[in-house]
Amino acid sequence: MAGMCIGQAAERSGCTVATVRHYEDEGLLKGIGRAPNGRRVYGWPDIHRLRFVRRCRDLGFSIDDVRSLLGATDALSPDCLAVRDMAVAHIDRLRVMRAEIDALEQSLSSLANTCNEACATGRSSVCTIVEDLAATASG
Amino acid sequence: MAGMCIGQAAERSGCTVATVRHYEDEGLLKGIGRAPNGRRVYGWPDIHRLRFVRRCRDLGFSIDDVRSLLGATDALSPDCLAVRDMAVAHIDRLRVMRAEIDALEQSLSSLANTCNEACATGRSSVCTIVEDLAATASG
DNA sequence: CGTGCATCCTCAGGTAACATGAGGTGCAAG
DNA sequence: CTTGCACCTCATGTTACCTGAGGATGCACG
Repeated sequence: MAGMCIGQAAERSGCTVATVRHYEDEGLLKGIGRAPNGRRVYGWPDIHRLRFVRRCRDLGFSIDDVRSLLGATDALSPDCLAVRDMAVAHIDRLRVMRAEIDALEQSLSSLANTCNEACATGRSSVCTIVEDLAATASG
Repeated sequence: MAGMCIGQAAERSGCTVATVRHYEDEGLLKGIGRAPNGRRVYGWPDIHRLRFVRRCRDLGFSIDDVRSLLGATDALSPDCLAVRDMAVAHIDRLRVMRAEIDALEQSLSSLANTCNEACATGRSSVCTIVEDLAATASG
């Protein structure tokens, strides 16, 4: 039960085998044992940690972020406030990203509309989509 | 007027000097001349093309996308319909991204709320933010 | 016992879109 | 003549892995 190979660890943590090795290289996993044959051996705490990393990555945190988060959780009494602050900071980043995406969609939609109106059926010499794309956005 | 150095080309197109060279390496610029001293020489058509590339990149198209778009615009009669199709396809990608971002924000917000409720002032043994982060998302 | 396939190991290099730095040239101003 | 900036090429760094080479091991089957 407490001696899984990397394949099982990967499956149970939702990572690929390469990713599990990568996280170890990055120092996110500590004290991964080796069997006499040289193969890595994982226990349930390692799986848990892998899941934590995987989940944080899925939530958009960078490896460096995860390192900090692990630092907070590795402390004797995990500093949930620090974790919350990182989460809040990350929410702000997400909001900025969404604003940018919304703006892009606006631009692209109006570009597409240009074409739809000008040349819904076949090409039209009136369509300015290509010129519009070449126009500078802001400066 | 029709013989700019790379610095001017960069400034007038909204790229950095390194980026201008990069786009040339990528084959997005054609027929950039050289002065006798070996320096690149740009004309207004080049500037226009650089702006086009820069704008497309800002809109989220990949270099490969831009290559296709340039193909469409380089044609004797630019195929605006092809350009529109790429724009529409890209809008779909943006929608997927936004949905993911919204989901992330949801998750992170509820994580943060967990902590705000449990330990608004100081750390609380009730707060589960760290455990919540470790919980697997889907599988 | 041998064969064959899956899994594991360690490097090394690739991906996207540039940024950065080393080491060297060209050219104008003081 | 020297300072200093803009330019040149080439190499490497960035992020978070993926892919492949080349080789060892483990397990099942006949």
